[in-house]
Amino acid sequence: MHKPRKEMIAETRAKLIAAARHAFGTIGYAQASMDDFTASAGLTRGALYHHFGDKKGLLQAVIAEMDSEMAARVNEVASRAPTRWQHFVDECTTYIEMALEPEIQRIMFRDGPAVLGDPAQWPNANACVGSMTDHLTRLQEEGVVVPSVDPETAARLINGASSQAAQRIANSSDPEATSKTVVTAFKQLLEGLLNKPGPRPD
Amino acid sequence: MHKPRKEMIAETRAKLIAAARHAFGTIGYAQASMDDFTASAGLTRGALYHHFGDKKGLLQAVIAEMDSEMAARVNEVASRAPTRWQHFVDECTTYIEMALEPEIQRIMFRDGPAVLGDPAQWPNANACVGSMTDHLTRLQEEGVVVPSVDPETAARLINGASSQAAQRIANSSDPEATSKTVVTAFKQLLEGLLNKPGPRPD
DNA sequence: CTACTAACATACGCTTCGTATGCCAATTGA
DNA sequence: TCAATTGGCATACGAAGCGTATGTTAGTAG
Repeated sequence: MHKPRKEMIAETRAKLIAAARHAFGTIGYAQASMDDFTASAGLTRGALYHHFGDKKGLLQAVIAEMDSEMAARVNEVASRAPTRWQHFVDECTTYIEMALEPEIQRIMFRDGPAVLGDPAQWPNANACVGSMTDHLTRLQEEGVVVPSVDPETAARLINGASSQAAQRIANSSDPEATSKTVVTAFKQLLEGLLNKPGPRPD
Repeated sequence: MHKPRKEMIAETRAKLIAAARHAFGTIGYAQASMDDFTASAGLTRGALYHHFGDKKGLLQAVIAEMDSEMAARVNEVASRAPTRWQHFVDECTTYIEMALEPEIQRIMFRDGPAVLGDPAQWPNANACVGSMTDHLTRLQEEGVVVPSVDPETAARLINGASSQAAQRIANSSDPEATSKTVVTAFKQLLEGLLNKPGPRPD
């Protein structure tokens, strides 16, 4: 008795995604040979084209998987914070920490945008920004954040700053020290969103 | 009587860079066939490999050219501004405006990083950030900007936010309206750098 | 039990890149 | 002025890599 059909298929898809994710994350999308990484999964390009259409389709699947993982991690960490503003700040710093990982940096911030275009237009990959937008909206309603900014816009801008922050830390010769410097500057920028600069909630 | 040798060579290089810049900026680096765009310049890949080593080398040359152009434009616009802080803000908004152009967006912010890695590590392409860093340093000395942030770090973070800002505007269905929303949020973030939030110099 | 469908593999042609080689014009030195 | 040499650029060739078209096999439905 063999395994059920559905399971075999899901397993094949998962193996392809995992192999591609590893190849994309290490040598990069353009340098990753489909023949090579499908073979490393014990398959051929035939399976890839059947399930994902083409190389870009597989990249989309990889990105969707990584995005949901990232969103889960962000929500998990940020859920324990005293104030909502702190919650939001934790969300951002967690995002920066994740962006330090080479695989995420390469696939989500480098090759992904180059191959698929503006991340804001990706179908299943905006969970993190969505979460940040929600928190900013709440903070605005509570009067913590200035009412003049559009939450999603602010979330996107912060996202861009975060990715630069991560790159700066990742490429530093002294990541520990650089991390402190970068996070300090980053938090200072965030304070521009606060309504009253006097009593900060930290 | 022919033109001097040196001129012919410089012309060849310029034609290759121009053709590549157009191809990279429209269809993208990966899709740009070296045979095609060298032919459009009346040359072959032989000239390309002779002058630039490989496709990446040509991209580097294109980026160096664009970077110096961008720096010149930024300095030109920002040089007329009443206060130094305004000067800095103008620099940023000019940067965003430039980032709206598809060619700049594609080459400098998408394909460039994907092919050549972290822009902060590029040899001849940091003029804009350098200028912003200088102004932040001055502003800090004058007490306008909080002393706790590292100028170059702040400049990089703002750079990241700027690129996101431009993308958001560029991909909007109503660029005019989106532009206002985005610039508002962007300026708000910048105010996080100000020392005293009460008397703003605008 | 038969026929059909879906999951994959194999095979082929096309495009593209990089290198090796060749040619020609321009400079150099006498 | 005339070799000799250098350097700018084209041509030719081989090696990948991608996408498609075509099998082949194993489940599945009637």
